[in-house]
Amino acid sequence: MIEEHLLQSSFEPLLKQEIKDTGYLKKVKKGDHVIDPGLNKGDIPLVLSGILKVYRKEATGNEVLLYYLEKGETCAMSITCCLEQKPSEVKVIAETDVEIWMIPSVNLDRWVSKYPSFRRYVFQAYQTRFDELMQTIDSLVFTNMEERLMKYLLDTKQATASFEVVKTHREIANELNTSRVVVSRLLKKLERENKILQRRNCIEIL
DNA sequence: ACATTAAGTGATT
DNA sequence: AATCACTTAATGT
Repeated sequence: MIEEHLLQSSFEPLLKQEIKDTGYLKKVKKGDHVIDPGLNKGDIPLVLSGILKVYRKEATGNEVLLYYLEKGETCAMSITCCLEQKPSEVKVIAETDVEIWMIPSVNLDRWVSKYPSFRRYVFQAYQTRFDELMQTIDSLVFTNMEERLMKYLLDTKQATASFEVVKTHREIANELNTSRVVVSRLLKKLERENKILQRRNCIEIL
């Protein structure tokens, strides 16, 4: 199961062997927490199947959805946390049932210096997230809810490989850390612009 | 039929 | 964009 994923990767044979030998499979049910803010037990997740949601959690309890993690991806946040031995500032929850290959963080330092392919993998994970975060910041600075909503819908579509987003306005509002009323209004607007189609508990992206 | 939950809307800050 | 107050629509029991 981990084998087939490693086959598709560009990792060196030796690294593939190490990942196989030192990692372990973790199955997580939909809705379960994978990583919580605060103490970090220190293993790096590599997503084999399913979708994970990564949240930024603020001290006062507010939280915002940062991005989704899909098959083949890893959490850039938890990698730094492990390298720096810092507690994580993010919360990771399973959006669907998920299978993860957990890689003990003890190996990270060595792998990054020993294997060019691993180094590239880590940097690329960062690059991707960094670009994402830049976009998010743009929207935040200009308090552009509509942009964030649209991006959220498209991200969800991408992650679930479906044109149907099966969520209530309330749930969406929580993920974007805004109020339900605002989400309702904006969705109504998007519907009038024929960008989406609404049914109860479900939004179809056109 | 009634209660509950989701979604729509005007007015106000 | 957020909050309040209220309405309407859809669903569950």
